[in-house]
Amino acid sequence: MTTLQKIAERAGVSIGTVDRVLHNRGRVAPATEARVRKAIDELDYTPNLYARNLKLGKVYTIGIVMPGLDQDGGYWALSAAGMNRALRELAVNRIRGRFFNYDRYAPDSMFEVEQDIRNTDLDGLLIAPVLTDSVTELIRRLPENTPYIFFDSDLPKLNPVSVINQDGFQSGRLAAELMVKILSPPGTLLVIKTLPDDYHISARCNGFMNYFGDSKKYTVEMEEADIGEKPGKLKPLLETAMNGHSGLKGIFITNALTYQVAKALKKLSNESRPALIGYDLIEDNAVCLDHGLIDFIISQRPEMQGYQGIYMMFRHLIIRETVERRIEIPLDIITRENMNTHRI
Amino acid sequence: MTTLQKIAERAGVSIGTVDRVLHNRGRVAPATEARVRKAIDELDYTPNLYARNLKLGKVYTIGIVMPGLDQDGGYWALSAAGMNRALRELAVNRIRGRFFNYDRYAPDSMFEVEQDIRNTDLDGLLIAPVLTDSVTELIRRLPENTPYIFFDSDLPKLNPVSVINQDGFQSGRLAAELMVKILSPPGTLLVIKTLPDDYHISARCNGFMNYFGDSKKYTVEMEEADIGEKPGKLKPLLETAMNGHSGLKGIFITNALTYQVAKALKKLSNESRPALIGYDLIEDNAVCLDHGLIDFIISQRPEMQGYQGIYMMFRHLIIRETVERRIEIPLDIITRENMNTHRI
DNA sequence: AGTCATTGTGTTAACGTACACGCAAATTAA
DNA sequence: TTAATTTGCGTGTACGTTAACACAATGACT
Repeated sequence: MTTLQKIAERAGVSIGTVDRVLHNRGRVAPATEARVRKAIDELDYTPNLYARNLKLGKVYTIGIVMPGLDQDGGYWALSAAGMNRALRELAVNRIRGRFFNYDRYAPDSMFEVEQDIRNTDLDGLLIAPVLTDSVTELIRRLPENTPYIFFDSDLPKLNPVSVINQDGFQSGRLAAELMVKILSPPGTLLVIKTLPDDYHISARCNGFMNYFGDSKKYTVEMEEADIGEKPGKLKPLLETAMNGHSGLKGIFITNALTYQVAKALKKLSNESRPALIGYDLIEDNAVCLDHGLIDFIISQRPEMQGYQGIYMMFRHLIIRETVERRIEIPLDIITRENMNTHRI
Repeated sequence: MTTLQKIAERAGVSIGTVDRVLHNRGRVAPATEARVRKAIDELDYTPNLYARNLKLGKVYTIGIVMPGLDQDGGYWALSAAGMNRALRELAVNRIRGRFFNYDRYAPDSMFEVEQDIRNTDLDGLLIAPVLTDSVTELIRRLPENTPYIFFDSDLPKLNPVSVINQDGFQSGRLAAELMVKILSPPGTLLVIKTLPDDYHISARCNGFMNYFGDSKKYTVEMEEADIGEKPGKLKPLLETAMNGHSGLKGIFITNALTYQVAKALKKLSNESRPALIGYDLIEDNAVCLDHGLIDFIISQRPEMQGYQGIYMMFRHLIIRETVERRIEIPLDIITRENMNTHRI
């Protein structure tokens, strides 16, 4: 084990000087500094994590910026659960978490969040940048060198320590593949592009369309729908779709509100009901899966995203490791028979 | 932050006495001990991990006991990859791993492993107890109080710190559900019960059969086959199956050697080829998935099992946390479109 | 009664790092 | 030339825990 003492001996100086070199605190003659750096390299020094943190005795606080836990059918509560689990495990390392929730359907709600963050002493931020513009602004006004990690989505123009998310395009392709596996042509497939539109949702639609390419086995149609705020709009859309096409075989819903479509189609017989594939294993979707109203749910392991996010920030702040720049979350396929093994 | 010093003050003793109480080292008068324990409770003491490990300066070695990394089509290499990732992350915590590989088709190979283990100073063991009897014997002869964690499978009669595995029965039900989703009755389904038989394999078969219950929509048949050692046996079995039944619609293979069945059926046309569902995303199975020769692979996240196993042992040994007694690994469904997101 | 072991308690020196402080020597300012 | 400042380097203490050690008081044997 290489220590400051050993480096000091090799360089013929005291450990105080080595320390000044390591922390770039100046007050070292150039020649001496060179000797010390050489010794550091040769001895392959890694600071002792335990000694450092014992000395520093600091409590680190991670700010968590994400939509309210009740939004999107409880989807965000799943991420939060993973974060809390990680925070419990890391309590011995003097890590704390502090939640700042915004309203993902009200960009203005970020003002208040920004005030709260400004009044708190945070060592790092874990952010779900769902409100693209507001979050970009928030980050721009952050104190210099505040590290931040994105989860759930990405803002490509910024420079986070790491990004944890899923390939939306590929998830669309996966949904298409599953449709093809359980149906037989010919027929019509409907994509419900949920609003408000964002990068994520578009990628899912594009992936689904891309899977079929030029194939004419199925007719694929796309409709936009604001399921979140006014579910009333959904009924006429579905009625038109059911009547308009002779054979509507399947519907792909591009966000967590899949269960609303399932409920709207509940009264149909099993034979005439189109196949349903959507996203995220929230409670309402789980119930529909169990009742056979939804065929597949694609999940992005929100619990694991939260857990990993906290752990990465820990490794970055305390261990001072170089963490992976990007974590790609696997595409999970959920059905009735495996859904319980995917819940916490 | 509660320290030994504060407890000592409150109990009116020195920190030496507090330390003796905390570590049950005796030499403390009963009345004093009671006072100290009271103070500890009242102040809600948590030892400072950094101070402890700085003082101890110990390097912990975890012994990893599992089949050779080339066995079962490279399945075990996936677990090992997860372990190595965890060991890299935990290097700053002075954790080391040491692999002991046995031949899962040769129980005698455990003799040598046991000798090696006896000659190594290990702080804990991470074990894949595939060879039921040999592993039981190994554990019985271990030094008293050596902690061990099982992964991949379980030995219900022993008392590990934790068990990381998957519900085999439920995975069988899942396979059945997927068959039903992609096929249409009537027809025959064949279960290939791979040898050597063990608890795991049986549970998978039972789950598959259980899903159909008394339903007569499909005819479900079961055949035993020693695919591992003599793949030659497979051909006649499949030929009999294909000829014997008018409509063989699907085959369920209960271990990682699914690709051998896929290759044997390669020459058949897409229409006449039965659906194939099997286990574990090893390289050969991935290739078959990609070529459309296998429909679904059920995976048990071997990489994550290895990663978690090392982390749990770390938390048990170094952090001295109470770890979860059982970790249930989710049932992952793998297809062509999501297989790459499930690889490391 | 005297020796010797046992019991109960306090004291202290590490572990490696961070950082304040002290103090010469060199440099600058007056 | 002298005082004041800056530069360069070493010393020392503290962080909280562990475990060896010291030492008195008690109890058990000759």
